[in-house]
Amino acid sequence: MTELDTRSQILIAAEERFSLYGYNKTTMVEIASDCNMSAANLYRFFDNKLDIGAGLANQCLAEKENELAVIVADNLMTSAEKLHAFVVNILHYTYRRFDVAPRLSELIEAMTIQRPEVMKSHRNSTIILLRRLLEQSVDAGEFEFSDIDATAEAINTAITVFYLPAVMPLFSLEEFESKAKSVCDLLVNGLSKIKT
Amino acid sequence: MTELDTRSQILIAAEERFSLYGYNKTTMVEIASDCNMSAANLYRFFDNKLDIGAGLANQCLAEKENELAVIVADNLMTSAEKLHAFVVNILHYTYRRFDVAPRLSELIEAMTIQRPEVMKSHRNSTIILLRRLLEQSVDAGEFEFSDIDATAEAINTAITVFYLPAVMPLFSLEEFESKAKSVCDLLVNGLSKIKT
DNA sequence: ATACTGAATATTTTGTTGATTATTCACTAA
DNA sequence: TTAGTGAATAATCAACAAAATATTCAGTAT
Repeated sequence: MTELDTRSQILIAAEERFSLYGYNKTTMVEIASDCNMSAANLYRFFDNKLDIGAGLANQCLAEKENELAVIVADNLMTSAEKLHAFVVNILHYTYRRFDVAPRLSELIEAMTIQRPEVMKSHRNSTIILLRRLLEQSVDAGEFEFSDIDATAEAINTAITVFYLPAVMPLFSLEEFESKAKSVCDLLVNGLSKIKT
Repeated sequence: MTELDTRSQILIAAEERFSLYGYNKTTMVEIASDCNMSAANLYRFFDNKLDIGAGLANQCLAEKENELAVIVADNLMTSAEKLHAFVVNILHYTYRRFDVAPRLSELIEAMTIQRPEVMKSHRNSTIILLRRLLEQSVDAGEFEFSDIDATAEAINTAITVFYLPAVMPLFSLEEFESKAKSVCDLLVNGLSKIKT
């Protein structure tokens, strides 16, 4: 078995455990024995448990980014609709994580605290996607703005609430959806060439 | 001494203790002895320690609301400037709480978790202030929008990041100030009659 | 060398117990 | 009746030991 295979075998075992029992309750010995190896051997492929978690988190977040990329790439929606779909997608992901999938949430939480770069990089990817959405909106003659990077950043900042699981208990999903709608409307109003 | 006097005497003692040693480290016996009474007697005026905290938190948050009200009432700034000052004020308050005044922060944190109504009510007051700001902007012929309540809500949602101490460690104050600026610009753009 | 292990060590978590603190209550003083 | 208390009880916290777990390392097999 090649080194790469072993790495991904470990990641697969870890994913199974993490999503079933959570990051904290999963031990290195368990992951190792799922792979029919000793715990010590895991350290030949990953520096530590946190790195296994980071590998997995990157995978999860990449999937999320892909969903967002699909929305951005869509060519039936208007830019306004895309932005709204974008925000709602983020909201639903966050809500689900706090509500129905708290196990995987534990992993993200551990990363937020102990591997902030993982989240930073996801944040960056998201901003790049927003930037692409903005580019396309200009091409389509729908939005206009002066500084595309500042604008993408600002949109991301304005929708940060929808990223935060900690805020989810404060309102129902319906309430959040309505908030997402009205924030998007406000943003779109500021971005649109023609005011509605 | 009237009942009201005793109540406020207790609150004053509690404020002193809470801001010096924090909510958790302050005991009922300490507050009581500062007031030259027994701990048991505190319970004739407050149902429990949390209620003393809530009384104080309400006071703190009311002060913050007053600062915001001053900004809204100002008649030298444009509406755009007011909105920006409003957001920056919130940001600075939040940043200070996490950075230099963690003692009082402890109280707010306890309230957020154990007395969410206190924070909800502050949120409401803030939205009412935003609503007033919007009203005035219409009178001044600066902003226009369809639904004032939805708009006030949406603005509040878009600036929620700046309320959250938990997010503060992620960026420097300067970075947050720049974010506040660009979010405000974006919002103002959407609200203004004349696009900039 | 490469892939791996068992056993040793270091770090974290868990569990327990005593001490502190919040809260209640039966009672006293004016 | 109103303002208050001390003592009892209940809930929470802190400290420390024990157990579990992560990580390292010296060594084995191929």
